Amino acid sequence: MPIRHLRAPRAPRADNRLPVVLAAAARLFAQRGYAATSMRDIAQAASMLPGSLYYHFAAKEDLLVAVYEAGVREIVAAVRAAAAREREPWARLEAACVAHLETVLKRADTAQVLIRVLPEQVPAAAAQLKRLRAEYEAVFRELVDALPLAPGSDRRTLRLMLLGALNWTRFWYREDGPASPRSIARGMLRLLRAPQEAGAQTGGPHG
Amino acid sequence: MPIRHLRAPRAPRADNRLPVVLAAAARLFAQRGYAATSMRDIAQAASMLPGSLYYHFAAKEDLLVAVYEAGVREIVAAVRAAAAREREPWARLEAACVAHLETVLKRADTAQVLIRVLPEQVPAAAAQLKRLRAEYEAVFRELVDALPLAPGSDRRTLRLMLLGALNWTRFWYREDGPASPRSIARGMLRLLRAPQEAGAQTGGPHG
DNA sequence: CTATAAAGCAAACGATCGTTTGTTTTTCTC
DNA sequence: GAGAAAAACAAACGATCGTTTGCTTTATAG
Repeated sequence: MPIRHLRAPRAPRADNRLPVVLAAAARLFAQRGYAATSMRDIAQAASMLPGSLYYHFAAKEDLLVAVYEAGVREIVAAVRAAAAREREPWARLEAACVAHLETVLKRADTAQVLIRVLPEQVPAAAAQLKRLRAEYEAVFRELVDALPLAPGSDRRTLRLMLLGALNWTRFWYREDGPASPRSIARGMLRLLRAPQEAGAQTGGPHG
Repeated sequence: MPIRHLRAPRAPRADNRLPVVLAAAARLFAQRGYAATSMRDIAQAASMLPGSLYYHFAAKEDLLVAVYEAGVREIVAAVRAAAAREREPWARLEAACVAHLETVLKRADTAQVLIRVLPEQVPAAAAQLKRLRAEYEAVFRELVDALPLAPGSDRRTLRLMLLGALNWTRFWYREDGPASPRSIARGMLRLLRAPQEAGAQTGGPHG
């Protein structure tokens, strides 16, 4: 008979409020950022007391890491699914970019945290956050590596440039503006494929 | 005789330490960000007491705005000077991008604050910070508008994509890495001019 | 030389932060 | 239904934050 009676771990309870906590934290982190969101804010949004959060997470940073992990799962799933619907490499990359922007610019709190809160803003968790980000960017590495480019092309710069441009949209994108996440992603891809002959199709004559 | 004796404003003193304060704040804001830098940190770096800072600035945000203004002056001057050395529009844009990256990725604390601290991180000063950023981005608008592109080309997306990609380099650039700020900027410009025939010149066969 | 304003010192205030500790309630297991 | 573990409550602690207030030092103008 094994020593089973020394510890009796039990499954989480049905009324576990951890999902509520994660959702509340994701929304606040996405809207206000990490530093500007207090544990008291999160607790209130989850209808709990501040101290109760520490039953689920030992520290504020751990809560952020948990949200980050969920965000990576969410956006990886969305981007992979979008790319899988296409066959041609450029079309696959475009679909991935569209999915990326739509996930990140619209109301997807959890995934939004990935570009709202940057690793270096939380030194204590920076290593973990960077690892999670890299996990996501690996998807784009695959897609860019599959592009039919001339031998010796600078795929690394292409990937970094594209991801940078996509992530930066957060600072100028307007929901009520003329360009949708889809049209923005397509416009960028068009510039990368054939900049010179990029004709008028997206927006008006001026920008 | 005008009423001159009622107020006798005097010029700043020769031992004014405001430049020291600005330099200290710039370095700390650039390295740690806004929220992670306390007024006490800045005071200590400037060899002053915390309260003394409030003789120069009414609030922490005002200190940030002052650093931002200096940063805009600095990077605008650097980019304009670089572009002025070239004649051809694409060469001018490339020179500007090189200057941008070199200013921002190397040890130019003041200008670095522009991409380290983002407007929304400081809601109380967001409006002013955005205005200052726009002032700088207007330089790139001029340069992009001067490019010889096909009629109806999406210059707006080109500009936003380029600035986004440049600003995002801060998150993956390594001083000890193989790519210099100059080579990064040139690599990006090459991709935008003729992506398909972008041959091997920047880095090795893998990235 | 003297007054005056610039600049900084010294010391604290109130607020908020992340977190801890001890206790209580609630669900699940046997 | 009794015991145990999960989960949350209740209340605070210590630290740090931006900032204020009153006083002192010091360079400068007349």
